[in-house]
Amino acid sequence: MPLTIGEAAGKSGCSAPTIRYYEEIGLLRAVDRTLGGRRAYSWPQVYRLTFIRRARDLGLSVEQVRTLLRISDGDQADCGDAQDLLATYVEEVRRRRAELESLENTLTAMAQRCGDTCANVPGAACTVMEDVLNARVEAIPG
Amino acid sequence: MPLTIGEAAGKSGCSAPTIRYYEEIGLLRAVDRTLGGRRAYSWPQVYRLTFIRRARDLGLSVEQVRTLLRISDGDQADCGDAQDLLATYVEEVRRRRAELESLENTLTAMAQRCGDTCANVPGAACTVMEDVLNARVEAIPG
DNA sequence: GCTACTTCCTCAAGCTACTTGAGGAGCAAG
DNA sequence: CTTGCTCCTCAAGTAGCTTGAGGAAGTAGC
Repeated sequence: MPLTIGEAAGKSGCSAPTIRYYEEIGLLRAVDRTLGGRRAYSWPQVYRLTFIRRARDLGLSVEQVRTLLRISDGDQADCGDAQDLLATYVEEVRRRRAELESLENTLTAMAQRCGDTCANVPGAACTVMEDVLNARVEAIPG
Repeated sequence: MPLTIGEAAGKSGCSAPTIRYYEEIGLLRAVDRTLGGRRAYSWPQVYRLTFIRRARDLGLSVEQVRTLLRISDGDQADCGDAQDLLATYVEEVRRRRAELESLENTLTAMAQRCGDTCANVPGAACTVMEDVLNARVEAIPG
């Protein structure tokens, strides 16, 4: 009852090429093949793919996911390491969210000023151009 | 008094290779060269680079910046278009921020549960692994 | 057994927005 | 004239996949 790559894709939420890619970069060990050379997936492998998908959707990098998988695989690491990784990542998310918040305010103010003072003037005279040129913002990472 | 690419980089906040790249993709027209073949920048070109840098730091895509520049260059477009672009982008930012907010909550809850119930258990038994596998989240774009 | 159709295979290139590196030349100071 | 810095071009690398080409395997119907 092994699953084809298409079925594994359907169950896990990863696309078939993505699954092959994960195999290539070593997130998933090379799976068994049928006589004809097609990949055959077991359920635990599908769960692993699902885990990867969810963790990626949470925004974790492939390398962070790799670390979590190593921890989960029991290679000399324990729970504390998973918690540390998560804590670091929460900090990252908090910082990015704060940046987006300030960005939203900046942008809203720009749009406001344009709405208040521009009346379909030629683009070059629009306050947006001026405001962007004078904007002082941190680059938004990722 | 033209500026070298290094000086233009210093003033605009773009790196020299990035400036060459912007020229290559057409955000900046090919600039004059010295007899020796080196790029020579005028101040308006440096302002343009600064505009690009700021807009990129605001998180606008290169294509969005290109659009703004076209508007600013006065090619048949006016202020309303700049405002529309901004409005669309503000929506995008708002959505991403909301996603990050919900993500932060999810992650915090995961870390909390691990801290409450795991005591340096082997990785595979850690609640984080379980929680990630069961997480239902939207992929965080960008 | 044959045909049609779908799914799969591998390998290569493309995407965004740059950065990094190789190998060589211009240019100013001592 | 040599040292050392900046600059030049061209190519490849980064993340995390997606898309496409060209061909083979598997399955359903006749």
